[in-house]
Amino acid sequence: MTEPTATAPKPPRMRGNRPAYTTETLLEVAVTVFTERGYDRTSMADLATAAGLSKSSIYHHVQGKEELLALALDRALDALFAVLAQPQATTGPAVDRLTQVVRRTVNALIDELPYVTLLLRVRGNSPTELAALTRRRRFDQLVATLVHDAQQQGDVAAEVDAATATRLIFGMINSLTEWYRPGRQELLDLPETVVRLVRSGLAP
Amino acid sequence: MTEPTATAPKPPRMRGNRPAYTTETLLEVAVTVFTERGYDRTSMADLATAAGLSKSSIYHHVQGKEELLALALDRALDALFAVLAQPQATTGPAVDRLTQVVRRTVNALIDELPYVTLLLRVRGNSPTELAALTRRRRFDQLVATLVHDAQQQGDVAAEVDAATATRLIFGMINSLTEWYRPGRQELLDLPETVVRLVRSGLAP
DNA sequence: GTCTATATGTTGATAGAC
DNA sequence: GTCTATCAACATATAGAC
Repeated sequence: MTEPTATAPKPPRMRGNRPAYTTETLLEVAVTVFTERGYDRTSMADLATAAGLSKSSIYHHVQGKEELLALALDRALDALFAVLAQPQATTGPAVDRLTQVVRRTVNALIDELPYVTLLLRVRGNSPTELAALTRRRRFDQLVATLVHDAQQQGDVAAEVDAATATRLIFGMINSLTEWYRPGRQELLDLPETVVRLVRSGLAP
Repeated sequence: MTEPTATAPKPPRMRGNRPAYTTETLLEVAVTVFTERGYDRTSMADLATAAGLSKSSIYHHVQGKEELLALALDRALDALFAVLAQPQATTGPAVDRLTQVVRRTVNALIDELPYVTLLLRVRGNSPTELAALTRRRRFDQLVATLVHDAQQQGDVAAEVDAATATRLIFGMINSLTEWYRPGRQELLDLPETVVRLVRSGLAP
């Protein structure tokens, strides 16, 4: 698209025949390291080592450490809002839509694990983190509305506070980032287990 | 006890008539700051400012920043294990014991909020943190046994994996540290709400 | 696009006076 | 028990050569 010629655009290659980094591929490395070591504990030197680059080369792709964080948090939040935007989340009884949202959120969390993990560890210590928390709160509010609607329709216990139940349910879902590791729990059908616990708890 | 005389032992007072710090009172300040700013982001200068002390005075009470963390984590874990040690957790049908453990864990978490919050944010980045995580895992395992027993007795759905259900339930409970603030949700009877969700989910 | 070298600030911790 | 003064180590970020 950018080249009107017939030849395929050759990505530039560095020493050792390694393709040069793009912001996207660098982000992938950064998020992994951030999630493993924690954002605060990760120095630009750590990132450089993990990427096989020098510190200053990283500054060619991003303005600084915090921009990498911002990019990662946006990606996680985009994945969450995509769950609410899907057709199944907008039609039918509220309790069914809620079930779909729970199921798909678990899947989104598994698909974008390192990004969402990072998002859930953010505590609002910078404008970047505060913006992410605000956007995340908006997501929670939309789901709380769903719980509330399901209550009005008699499909969810009227005894519980909708906002509290939403927080507890997402506490449950989000805890996946604490213990889920790809290739370990695949046999358990986690989305269905979570849906079951949300809808009927441990009851036989 | 330490003084056989009739005069009450006078705690030493510093300028401004402030009582001198003990390790315990200093810990209280430290944990609050750790929880607010995050352990990593908190510098000894931050602690000193919050305590109204100089940096080096803190080193009179503890060996360093990490010892404050270790003391705080031990306190949180002691509170959790106290829940399992109580009589109601050792007799009767497993499902009833589990319910008691859930209820009391929520209460312990509320009572020792800053300490438990700190514990739940620890990721194992130092020997101190690793030791805390190991002890915490032991707690989880004991509860998982309870879930498993309740399953055997037919009081918990056999379809769910006991270890997974335990993780999800504690994910729910532990999420309290993310949003519970004293003096805000007291009217909701959180322990009962959590017990209800654990036992029967959102079902009416 | 990547490098080496370096500027500039902050960190956890210590020494020694009062 | 608390202070002031000081340190080496490490942090983020920049400058300029290739």
